[in-house]
Parts: sequence; structure tokens; C-alpha cells
Amino acid sequence: MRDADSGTLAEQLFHSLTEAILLGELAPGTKISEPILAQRYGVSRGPLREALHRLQERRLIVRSANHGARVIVPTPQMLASIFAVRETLEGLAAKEAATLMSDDELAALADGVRCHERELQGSEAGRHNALGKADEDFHFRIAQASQNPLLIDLLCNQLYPLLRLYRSRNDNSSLRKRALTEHQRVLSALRDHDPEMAELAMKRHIASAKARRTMALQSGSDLDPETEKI
Amino acid sequence: MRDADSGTLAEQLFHSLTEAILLGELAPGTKISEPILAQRYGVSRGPLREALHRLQERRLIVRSANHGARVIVPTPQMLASIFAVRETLEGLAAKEAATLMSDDELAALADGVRCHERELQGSEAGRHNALGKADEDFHFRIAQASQNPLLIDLLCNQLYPLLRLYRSRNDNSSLRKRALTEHQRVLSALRDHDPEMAELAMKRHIASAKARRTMALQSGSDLDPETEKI
DNA sequence: GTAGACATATGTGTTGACAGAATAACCGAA
DNA sequence: TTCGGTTATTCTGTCAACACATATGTCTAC
Repeated sequence: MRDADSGTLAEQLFHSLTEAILLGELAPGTKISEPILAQRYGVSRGPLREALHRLQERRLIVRSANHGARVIVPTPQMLASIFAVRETLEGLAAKEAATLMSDDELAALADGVRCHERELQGSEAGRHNALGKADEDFHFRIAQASQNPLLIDLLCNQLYPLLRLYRSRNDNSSLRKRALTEHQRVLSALRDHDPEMAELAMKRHIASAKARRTMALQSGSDLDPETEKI
Repeated sequence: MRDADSGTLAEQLFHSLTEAILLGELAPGTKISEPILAQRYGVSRGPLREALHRLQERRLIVRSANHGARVIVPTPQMLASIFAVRETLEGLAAKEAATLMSDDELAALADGVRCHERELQGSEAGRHNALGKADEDFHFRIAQASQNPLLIDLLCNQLYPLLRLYRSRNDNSSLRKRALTEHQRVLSALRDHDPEMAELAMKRHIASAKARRTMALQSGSDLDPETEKI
């Protein structure tokens, strides 16, 4: 699992900064000052700049010459773009997975769905993280099962992280139940090794998730346009 | 069109190295020595390393800690992965373009196709480049017409460049004629503003192109496994 | 003759410092 | 008071040098 060079400062910075952006510690629109950020992480500007160049390719920051870098600001348009691409790509993943998944992989996926179900019926405390993990785990497993390295990379390393920028805090359990039902439907199609059904079920699930996410984004709407500077 | 920072050395190096890799000047599997490459391009190692980190994210080189970077080696498996992803993404682009394309954009696209047609009937000399350009232009225009920034970036900046690694020298005109026919079919669907038909026509075209490319790859098979070192 | 260990050398990772550009602050005039 | 110009400072881009890890080559022991 050691991704390329895991020991270098640039690599650690790349992952730390990715997490910081996705967790909101580096707020959207934040102007990134290389000296300040380097001092905060206790490193020199060299490795930091290398990490920033990678973040640029991952679309997490935007850079312009002699003007510095800014954390990307999520927009409804970009959310729509992500979901449109995600719908087709995850549909493809489900289609491929339907023919490729082994019994062991199917069992593991079913375990995850059952775990998801239990979480939903469980107590209120600490559900959000567990449910979020369960959902991510479901899609992650299916992407892996496609055995398409490019598809896996696009989904797991580019789209899923980007989506975390839009994660909302307020989602009720009725929507969660709906998601679980859709997961079960996808799982059923995968068990039947039915590519077309799996693709369609997954595409419908993503479209449904898009509607939920968009709704939550509008109700929450905690976008602060002030471009704070670290 | 100025992509981010166009004036910096790191940016120029990024584009130069991208071209060098896609043109084969930096052969697949080549071990990249930072001092040597920096000297060749007349720059320091700083900007070069920043460019290399971006190339890593673009999947054009692979890096491992304290071992340096190597130019990616194209494999039939990766070609299959690219085409599988490309088929769905270009299908999506065509579907979106069918409802969004203006009359002007359609006219420009039709012009391109007619130009493509003339090139096919023209003389032998210098057809390859013109035909390759015409083909790329066709897909490029449709991607742009989707008005989906993420989709445009994935296709134009990531998949199309990667495909150039597999470009073959030997392709006969009968295959070219087939491609033109498929282009005309996609154009026809776009003119009718028929999303489903456009998507299907484009997906079939990509699948057909995959077959052509795979065939050419097997017949050509000019893969040299020796990992030369610059 | 071969295997293992040591020494050399090349290369990557990192740092600090310098030059040019852009932003910010300041001052003066209308 | 406000607008324009000028100065000063901060920041980005770039470079050269240092430290450490890895690879290479040689030498000795078996």
C-alpha cells in the first residue's frame, strides 16, 4: 500500500495537506503562503512546493504564476460535474465488477452492507462517521473489483476525495435508509453476476445520491465567501 | 488558454517533458536522472523536481523514494483500461453535447469532419499527421461541448495524452474510412439533438477504435523492454 | 570460483539563500 | 476626502550546496 515514496517529506506533506483541505482545516479559498505553511509543518519550502504541484494536478488547489496558490472553492456547478462523471464511472465499475467479483469479494461486500444496516438501527451517538465509512467502503470495494487500474485511481484517488469537500453535516436517517436500499439492490445485481442490472442500479444510486447531496448543500449552505489567508 | 503559470520554468519543463515522453524522445522505461535531465534542459533541479511531481500525478512517470523516476511503460492491460474509461466518458460527453451544442458549434464540427473527408481522399504525402489532428479535433470539440469542466479535463488533459503513448505508425486507409463513417454517424446524432443516439454512436466508435488500436499494437509490437537510462 | 562484506561513488532528499515580481503601505496632489 | 504615484516589504521562482540513502565495484575469506 506504500504509495510511491512514502518516506519523503514531500509525500507526507502531500497527504497531510490533502487531509487538511478535505477536512476544512484549510478553508476553501484560502490563500496559501509558502513560508507560513512551511513553518507550520516544520519543513522547508522545497518539499512543500513539490507537494503543492501534486495538489494542483489533483484539483485541490489552483495556482497562478507569481501569485501563489489558493484552496479550491467548491461550487454547485463543480458538484454537478463530479456527479455526472461519477455516475458513468461507477456504473462502469459495477458493470465490470458484476462479471469479475469472486465469492469472497461478494461476501466481504455483503458483510459491509450488513454492517451498514446495523449502524442505521443502532444508537444515535457517533453514527455519522461510521455510516460515512460504510458508504465509502461499499463504493471502494466495487471500484477495486473492476480490476481496472485507471478506473480505480480516478474514483478512489480523485473523485472520492473531491466529493469530501461537499460532505454535509445534516443528513437525516430516512435518506440514509434510502441509500441502504439502493446498496442492497446493487449488491443483489452483483451477486447475480448481471452486468447491465448492476450498472443501472449503480447509476441510479449515484443519481439519487446527487439529489440528496445537492439538497443538503442548499439547506446547509455554509459557504463563506471570505477568502481568508493563512 | 494560459494554463495556470505559463511563465515559470517548472511549467515549461512540465510541458516539454510531457511532449518528450509522448513523442518517445524519453523512451518508456527510461530511468530519469535528475542531474542529467536538469543539465540537458539547462535548469536547476528545483523546477525539474516540481515538474516531475506533476508528471507523476499525470501517470506519465512512476517514482519511488530514493530510487528515482522512470518513464511509464505502456502495457496492453493499461491500453484496455484507458479505452474502457474513455468509452464511458466520451459517451457521456456526446450525450451532454447533444443537448447543449449550438448551431455554430455543430457547423464547426461538421467543417472538421468535411476536412477529415478531404484529407482521406487527398494524396499520400503527410496524411498521417493531418488525419490524426482531425480525429483529435473531433473528440476535442465534443468534449468541450459537454460544458463539464471535470469531464473536459479528464479527457483532454489526461486520457488523450496517455493514448498518444500507444499511437501506431501503421494504419491503413480502410480503417480510416471506417472511423470517418463513425464520426459522421455521431455528428448526425448530435445534429438531431438526440442524446441517447449520440452516446451510443460515440461508445461504439470508441469500442471500434479500441479494436483498431489493439490490432495495430499487436502487429507493430515495437516495444523494447530494455530499460535504457538517460 | 563464488559468496559476503566493505569502501567508494552516484543520486535523491532537503535546506538555506538570492533575484525578480506583486502586493501593500505610504505620501502627496487634486 | 479621494485618487494616483512611489516606495517598501513580502512572496514566489530559482539556484547552489549539504546530508543521507542506495547502487556499484573491489577485496577478502571460504
